[in-house]
Amino acid sequence: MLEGKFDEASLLKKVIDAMKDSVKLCNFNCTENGISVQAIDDSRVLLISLLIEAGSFEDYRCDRNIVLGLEMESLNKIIKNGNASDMLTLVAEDSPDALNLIFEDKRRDRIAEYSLKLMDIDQDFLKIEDMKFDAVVNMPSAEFAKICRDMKTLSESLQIIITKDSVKFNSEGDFGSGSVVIKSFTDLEKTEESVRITLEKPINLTFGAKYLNDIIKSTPLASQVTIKLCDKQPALFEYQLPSGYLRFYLAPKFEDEE
Amino acid sequence: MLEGKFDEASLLKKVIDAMKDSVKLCNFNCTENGISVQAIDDSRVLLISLLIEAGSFEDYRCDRNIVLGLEMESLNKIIKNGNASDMLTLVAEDSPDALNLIFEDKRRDRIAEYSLKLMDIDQDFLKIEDMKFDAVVNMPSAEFAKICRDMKTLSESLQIIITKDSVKFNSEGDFGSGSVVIKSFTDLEKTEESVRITLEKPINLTFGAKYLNDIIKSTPLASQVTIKLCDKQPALFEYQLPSGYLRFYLAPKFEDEE
DNA sequence: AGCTATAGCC
DNA sequence: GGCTATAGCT
Repeated sequence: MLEGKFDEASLLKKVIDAMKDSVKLCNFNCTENGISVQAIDDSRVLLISLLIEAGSFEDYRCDRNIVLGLEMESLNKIIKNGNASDMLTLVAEDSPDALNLIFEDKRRDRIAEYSLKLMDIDQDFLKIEDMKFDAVVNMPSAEFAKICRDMKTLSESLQIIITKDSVKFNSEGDFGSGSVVIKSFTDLEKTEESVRITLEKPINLTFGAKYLNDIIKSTPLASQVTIKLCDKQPALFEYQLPSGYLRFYLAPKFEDEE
Repeated sequence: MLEGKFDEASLLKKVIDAMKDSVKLCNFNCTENGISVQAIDDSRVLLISLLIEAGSFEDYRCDRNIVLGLEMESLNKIIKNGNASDMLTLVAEDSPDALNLIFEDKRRDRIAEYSLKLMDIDQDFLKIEDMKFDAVVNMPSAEFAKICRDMKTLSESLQIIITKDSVKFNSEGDFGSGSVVIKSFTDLEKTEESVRITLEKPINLTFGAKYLNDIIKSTPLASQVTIKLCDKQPALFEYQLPSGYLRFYLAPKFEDEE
């Protein structure tokens, strides 16, 4: 049996918001350590890895491993009904045919209870190898989101060039081009505004703007995003949860398709 | 001659907003006591009863009974033009071919005057019997609206089950089901947040979500809604005006059509 | 009242 | 699939 209680429904709300535009159906794997998802987006380009550790919950127990096959759009409908500040409890039997979601108003006697039918989703469990990266950028997630949105107006590709102490986002379009350069920056009072660049080798990679646009749906989850890159390898975009993460792996475009 | 002056145009604005999606054309009956409407919505399911008593006006006079056949969409266009805080005067001759609407800014000399052509609408005056009800629920109108919207994402039917001190709104859909339970609750400081349940017999009725969605357009009119129910009878949903009301009568679905 | 999210339209 | 119009939320 799974029973996980979030102090605030908003955490799961943001997670689903971040994933629902990339993937329609996916398996949520529940174990004693928490809930995890590995999925490939519907266009088969973006790899998504979610981990909500038990520590993200107010209370959490899961006696046996359970796989919950969820339709993201239906789940989203239900989650939107709950108030963001409601307590949210997820409940599933050991061999469930439904996931129960219980929203409780903290102030008074109002309980909303939903049951979502589960799907049998044929989806291999993806093993994601630990990778080594040549460059790591930590920056404000909202700033990264704005850069991606801005550059997308110019071109379908976004080039990321990292040198010793700066990151350049570059976009070459038909009617013009644009670039944004940000430098390492430490704000001791507002650490969430800082930019940190850790570099072993310079990086020059190009990504599909469309997929970055999906990735930045995660912005409300965390004030910072961590971008890890390595030449000719998928880049990792990571948003930290209070206890866990939401990660996206995106392969760069190769020269002949840029 | 009719001459009715609202201190604020917003009252009529909200009334028209609440009705315009249900009924395209309707007769406004003006008498010395005020203005009233009895209409059936375009799908012939929902009965609408409006009463704006003379007391809702700053000044009101109506020497003879006048019927104003109004096209709601045109009226709405005109009313949207006026500022919500403007004073609004309705003027009509004894045998009018138009309704005049005069908006006056309170602070400065700005007068907007509109004339709306009347329609000859063939519509029987409906006599609505006083009914006896087994259960009466008073609750915040915004909360009722949210429940109706939320449940509508799951199913086309909404079941209302009332027991001694709680109301359960229940919805059974294809991909899942949901319910919201609220209990009697008195907030002495914010009385508009209170929930009051008066019960003679338990209630279990099902309504078409589509019509409830029309009814909740009235939410801005009043902080509370009163729902009166009786087995196998149309339910009454009432929003109080400062002096008068907007009421909707909706027949429950019967078992064979649920 | 302004902003954001959604639903219908092109 | 993107955009525009509408409606809900802060």
